[in-house]
Amino acid sequence: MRSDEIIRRLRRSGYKVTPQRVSIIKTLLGSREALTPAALFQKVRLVDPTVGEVTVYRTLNILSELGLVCVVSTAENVNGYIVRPGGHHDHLICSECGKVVDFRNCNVSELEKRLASETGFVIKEHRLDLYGLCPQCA
Amino acid sequence: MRSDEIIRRLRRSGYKVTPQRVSIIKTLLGSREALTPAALFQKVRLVDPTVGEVTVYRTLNILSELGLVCVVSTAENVNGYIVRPGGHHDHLICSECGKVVDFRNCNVSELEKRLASETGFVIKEHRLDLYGLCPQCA
DNA sequence: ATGGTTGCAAAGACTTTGCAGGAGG
DNA sequence: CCTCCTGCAAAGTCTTTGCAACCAT
Repeated sequence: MRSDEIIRRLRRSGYKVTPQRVSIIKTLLGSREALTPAALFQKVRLVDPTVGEVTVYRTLNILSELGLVCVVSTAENVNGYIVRPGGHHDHLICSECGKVVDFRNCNVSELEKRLASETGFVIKEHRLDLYGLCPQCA
Repeated sequence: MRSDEIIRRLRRSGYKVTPQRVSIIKTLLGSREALTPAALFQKVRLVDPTVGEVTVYRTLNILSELGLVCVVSTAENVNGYIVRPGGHHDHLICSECGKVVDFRNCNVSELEKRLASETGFVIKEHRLDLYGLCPQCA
């Protein structure tokens, strides 16, 4: 998802488009990994020092309510936020150096079908993270 | 995973097996959904009123450190805990109510092989989260 | 103009830590 | 027995809320 799409959705839902919100959205989009509110605040602050931590929280809550962002659990039992992926969101992550490679063609549609019939869930999207060692670290 | 396995792992790691810890572990195992620390505390308390909330937190931290339990994000942006399924870490998550179902047989080993040869990564584990609507919310 | 927004400070919620008494191995 | 564990209370974090000034529309 691109920042202008998110901004349009905001405006369409009756929220005002302030420079602080734009900075927060762009920073979130610019990060590959999930950001905690505190981490996002620090990153935003480098670009736009007018943004306060409270506004980060408030903006994340709005984006979350609109379904534009989703919440994941980070390693330290803290909630992290990422922009909700368009189709999917599949990563190959090196446990040693932290490098992240994106890939498509994850081919879990068959699995999705099977689980849908077993559990009754309507499956809309997914996220697959594979962990291992990259060629340099192996 | 069964409670006696978890208890054995605890003892083997040098932790003592107290009735409070046993109650907490059994309650966590008895719940199909992820429990927040507060929810787990309430459930445990019904079975064993000697368990304090602080002990719930401490036990969850130990289980998490040993990798016996994993953390998921619940609907209200609060961390929930579930016992980690055997090998991997696969979830089916309702975007509406936040319910989490874990499953096995995710069958990504073929994909892992293909990616390994394409990227040179040595793949060790993975995490697959599927998002959708549960039968109640659909 | 005007209603939503912002930063600040304070309050509220969640989680961890210090301590004295108690229990597991 | 000795060490780790427990509950309680207090401290420490994380997140939300009240308020006056401010800005997008």
